[in-house]
Amino acid sequence: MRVFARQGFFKSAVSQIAREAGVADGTIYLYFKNKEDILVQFFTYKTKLVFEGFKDAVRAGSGAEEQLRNLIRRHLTEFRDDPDMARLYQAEMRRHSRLAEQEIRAMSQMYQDLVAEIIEKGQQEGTIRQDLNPSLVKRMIIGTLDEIISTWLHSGGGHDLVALTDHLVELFLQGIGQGQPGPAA
Amino acid sequence: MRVFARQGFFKSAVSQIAREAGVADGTIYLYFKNKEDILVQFFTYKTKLVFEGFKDAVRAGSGAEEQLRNLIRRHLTEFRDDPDMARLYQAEMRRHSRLAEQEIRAMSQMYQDLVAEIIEKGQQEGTIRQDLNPSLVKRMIIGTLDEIISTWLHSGGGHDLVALTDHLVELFLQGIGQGQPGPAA
Amino acid sequence: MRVFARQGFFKSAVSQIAREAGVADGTIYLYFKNKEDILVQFFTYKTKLVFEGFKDAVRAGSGAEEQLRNLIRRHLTEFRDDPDMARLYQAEMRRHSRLAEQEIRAMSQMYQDLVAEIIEKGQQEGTIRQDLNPSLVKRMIIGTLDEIISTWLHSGGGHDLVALTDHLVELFLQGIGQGQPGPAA
Amino acid sequence: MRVFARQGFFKSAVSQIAREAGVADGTIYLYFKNKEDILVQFFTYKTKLVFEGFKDAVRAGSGAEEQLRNLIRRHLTEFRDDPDMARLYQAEMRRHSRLAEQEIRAMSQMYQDLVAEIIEKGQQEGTIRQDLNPSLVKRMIIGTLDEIISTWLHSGGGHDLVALTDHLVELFLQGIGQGQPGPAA
DNA sequence: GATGAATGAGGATTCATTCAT
DNA sequence: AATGAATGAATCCTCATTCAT
Repeated sequence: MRVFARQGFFKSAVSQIAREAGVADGTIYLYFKNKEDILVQFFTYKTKLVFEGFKDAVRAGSGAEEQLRNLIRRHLTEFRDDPDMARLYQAEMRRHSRLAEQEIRAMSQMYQDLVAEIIEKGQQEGTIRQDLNPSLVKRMIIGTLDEIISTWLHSGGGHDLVALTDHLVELFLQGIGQGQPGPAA
Repeated sequence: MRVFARQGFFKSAVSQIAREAGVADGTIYLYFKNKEDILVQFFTYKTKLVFEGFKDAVRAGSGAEEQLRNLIRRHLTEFRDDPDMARLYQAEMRRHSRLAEQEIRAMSQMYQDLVAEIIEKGQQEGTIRQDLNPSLVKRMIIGTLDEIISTWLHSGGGHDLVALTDHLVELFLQGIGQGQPGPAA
Repeated sequence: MRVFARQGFFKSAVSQIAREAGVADGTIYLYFKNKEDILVQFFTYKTKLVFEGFKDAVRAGSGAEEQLRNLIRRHLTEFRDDPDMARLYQAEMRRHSRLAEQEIRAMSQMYQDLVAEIIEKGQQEGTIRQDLNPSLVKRMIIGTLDEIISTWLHSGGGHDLVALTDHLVELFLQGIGQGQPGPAA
Repeated sequence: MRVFARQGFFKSAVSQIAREAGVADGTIYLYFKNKEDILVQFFTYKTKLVFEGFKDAVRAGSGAEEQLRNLIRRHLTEFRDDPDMARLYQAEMRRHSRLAEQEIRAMSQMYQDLVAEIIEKGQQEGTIRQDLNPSLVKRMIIGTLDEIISTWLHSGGGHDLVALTDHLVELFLQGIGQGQPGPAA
């Protein structure tokens, strides 16, 4: 992963990966079908781990807002603590959609379920609006976080990623408008 | 671009591009320094065009909300009408950051300037909150749109991308919270 | 020639030569059959010139020793004054023997005739030994001069090439032996 | 080497070399950095071998004349027995001076040292003149031999190269002059 | 006669993958 | 199970040469 993350999938040689792993080139093929499979297996494995964490974080919150905050904090923390993975998700995930398609769909669905869970809870509490499209909200959250992580990676990891959590929660909840909530245009 | 968009940069052979363009392989190299330069020149050229359109769209709006709506509609329209470009932006832009770095920065800055312009106007009108970080708002908007376009591309362009405009404007302005506007979190 | 001399035949592009000559690429082919022909025509032309000079130099000498000295001085002068030609002769002549074969044979023969002329004269004068193989002597002279020019070129043209003339004449005439001339081993 | 010798460096394709060697194209690159490295490694390896032989030959002689004769005979024998190497030295050595520079210098120096050794010995014996420039003598010997080998190669290896040894030794020792030895010119 | 854009064959090099050990 | 030498298909790029203008 280190190799893929730093050089990109296509510029990485299998022999580099083998060297980094301390095994012979041929050994790779005892555990992976081919080069692409290395990436796919990683995504399958890592995604599961990460999402368990996301779920735990959400479940650990009592109110919708706290859940959202937990999810976002966890999301940012996870990527901050593993920049190689961050880079892989940003750069390689989209390209290898053909092969990793199933993984992506599953992951996307999991995220959406989490968001739906939060929204539902918030609607029950009365803290979240009724007229929301969970899928759209999910895409807003995930897209925003992705973009923020991307910027952070490009900046060389300068600022504190996790510190943005509260600003983001606030932005998502309140929006940018100064107006009375209610029926919009 | 068609070739790059459908196969990805690394899986595309220069001779494929030449064939698609109806010229000989060598002819490519009369106009492009190397394979990567084809992509870079395209980004340079296309980005300029697209951003002129974005600017016009924003300037055509009278109020901040209308401007935001115009920007988003234009953004979605542009990518819907040129799915090849959309795919390229989604899949290749991030990876070739080294070479296209300047372009990306310039583009990112332009977008941010547009958003800042809208925010400022809205703040003067009293329709946009005062306490906003323009860079964060920009990342939210661009990230959300990117994710939405990504989903749309992956779905095979099924639903109407541009029809999401109003929902997005509403979501950005109002947020997902059901609360009294004002200092939150 | 400048281009060939500095980069070598195979690393020189026809378009470079055209640029240096201030004409279009295609124009080259109005005057030369192909790339190799540029070299061949040059050798044909230049060799003739140079050998006329060699002949003149030899004829201008009255005794055999003076003739030899004149030949060598002229030879070294010619190459010192045109290092590009020198480099071409050293580096490209041997390789293109197939095509330039005729030229090389002619040139070699001319040189041999000059040397034979000198030897004959010296033998008549009694200053040159009788039992000499003119072809061998020619190869000694031309080989030595070539090697000396080669060394000079490699050294960056540091020392004065022509100043070696007298030492060489002396070396050729006297040999390195300290002995009584006559029947050797 | 066979391939390089027969076609020249630039006209030789790596795949030809691989075929001749009975391996796949890629295998070449497990042992050589690139095409040029094939030549350089050969020179490095072969030159060492050959010069060991030269040294042995010189050391095997007791008097200066015998040493000179041994050196020349060995030199001619070596090249006669390996015409491919001979062709390579004649045609490619000079051109690849950039890369093989170090080798050439080292070789040139070794040859010069050998010649200096012979001269010194002869001067002690009284068989070699005192006023000699070893570097010039070296260039005469090596240049003459090169030229003789060149002629031999061009003639298709017709006559017996090694048979020239005695004539050459005699020529070098006595010179072409019919005069009293001593200070000339 | 001169041009130079276009051509496309050719060749060096890389690297994922295999398989005998 | 592990190795790593060998493979050879794949591909970018160069450049001599042509020919319509």
